Amino acid sequence: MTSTPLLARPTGLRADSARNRALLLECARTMLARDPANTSLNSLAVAAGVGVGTVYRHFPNTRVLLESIAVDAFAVLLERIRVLEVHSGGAAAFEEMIRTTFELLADDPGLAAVLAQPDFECADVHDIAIEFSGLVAAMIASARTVGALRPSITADDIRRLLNGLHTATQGLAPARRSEYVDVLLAGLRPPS
Amino acid sequence: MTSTPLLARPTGLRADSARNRALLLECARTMLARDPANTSLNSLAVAAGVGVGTVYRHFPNTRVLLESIAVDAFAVLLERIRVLEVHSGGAAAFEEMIRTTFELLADDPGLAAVLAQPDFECADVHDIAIEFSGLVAAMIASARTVGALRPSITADDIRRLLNGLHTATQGLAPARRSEYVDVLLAGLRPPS
DNA sequence: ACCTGAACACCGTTCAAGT
DNA sequence: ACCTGAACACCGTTCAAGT
Repeated sequence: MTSTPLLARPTGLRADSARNRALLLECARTMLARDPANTSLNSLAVAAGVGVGTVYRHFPNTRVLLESIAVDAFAVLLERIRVLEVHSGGAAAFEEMIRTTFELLADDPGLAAVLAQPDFECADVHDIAIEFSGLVAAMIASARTVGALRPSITADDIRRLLNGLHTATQGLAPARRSEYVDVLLAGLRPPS
Repeated sequence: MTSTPLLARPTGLRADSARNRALLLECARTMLARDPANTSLNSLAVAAGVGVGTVYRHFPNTRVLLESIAVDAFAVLLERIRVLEVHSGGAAAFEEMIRTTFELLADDPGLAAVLAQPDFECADVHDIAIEFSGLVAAMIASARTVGALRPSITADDIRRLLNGLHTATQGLAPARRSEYVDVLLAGLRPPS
């Protein structure tokens, strides 16, 4: 009874299955970009020209679809954060982490969903999330040591605040958005 | 052709209509408190024991229902802000306004919806919103004069930030929530 | 293995028919 | 003037039947 774990990026699919999967993901991305409100699993099936059951075979629910869309961006984000931790110092790395995450967040609708609710359906996304929050925790600790961060802030607080900032800046011009990040970063420094 | 405007709190209803309205609002409040995800206009009709059409007669869509639920809390909020502006000074009044709004926001699901999207269906809620944002703008101006606020912040920014903070603190203990407000307030002060 | 599409429960919304 | 409930389009989800 070796039950295969749910993966955002599964391997060893039959050729037609893999083709359908890729087609569905591409359709979903364009639909989410065009009209996110009307992006349903049923309408996705129609748009892709496959049966509803095929959509549900690949993505048992909307959450899995979003995680599958997000996994690439999430992996990129993780890699950038890793680089930051090595190259920059404590406080600077932390700030760059916030900015980078926020920027990728605004570009990927799946990533926003992933960050909004930390209960992951796909094993690989879960793994990335664990490693991500570990890195964030390390950056927090290091920034705190330098006295550049409020002592009570945790990695989950950062996740929540980034998510909140994302909803706050919905539909705002990029230039204006970066100012909101400035507000957050200033607020995170320890009170004098 | 004097078309009656849509009101969150209409007057001159027939006795049975007014009774139904009150019943629906009470049912909706308890349903939203118990299980917000499953609070639909159809299930509200069932819970209240009236036809679906009756619900739609009183509340043409979910937004109107939420505004109708929010109008009382919104009026209370407006009154408190008015008092603040008179009694406190510029910077203090601004900070108290943020705290007060945020607290009422957490207690009223309707108010959160109202703040999330500033396109109002009910005339009276619209009026309150206009006056509210006017007062906020005045407080902003006054706090800015004292040098206690970032110059670029507008009343709409405050609305967005409060909304974002609300989603960020979803499901958090009240004590922890107030710390998020501290972060926001610190971030809103002008960078040194 | 994988795909199809009918089917069911549910939701938002409308409207003819009633009092 | 207001209420009722059938009805329609849509969405999430399941599953028997096919290849």
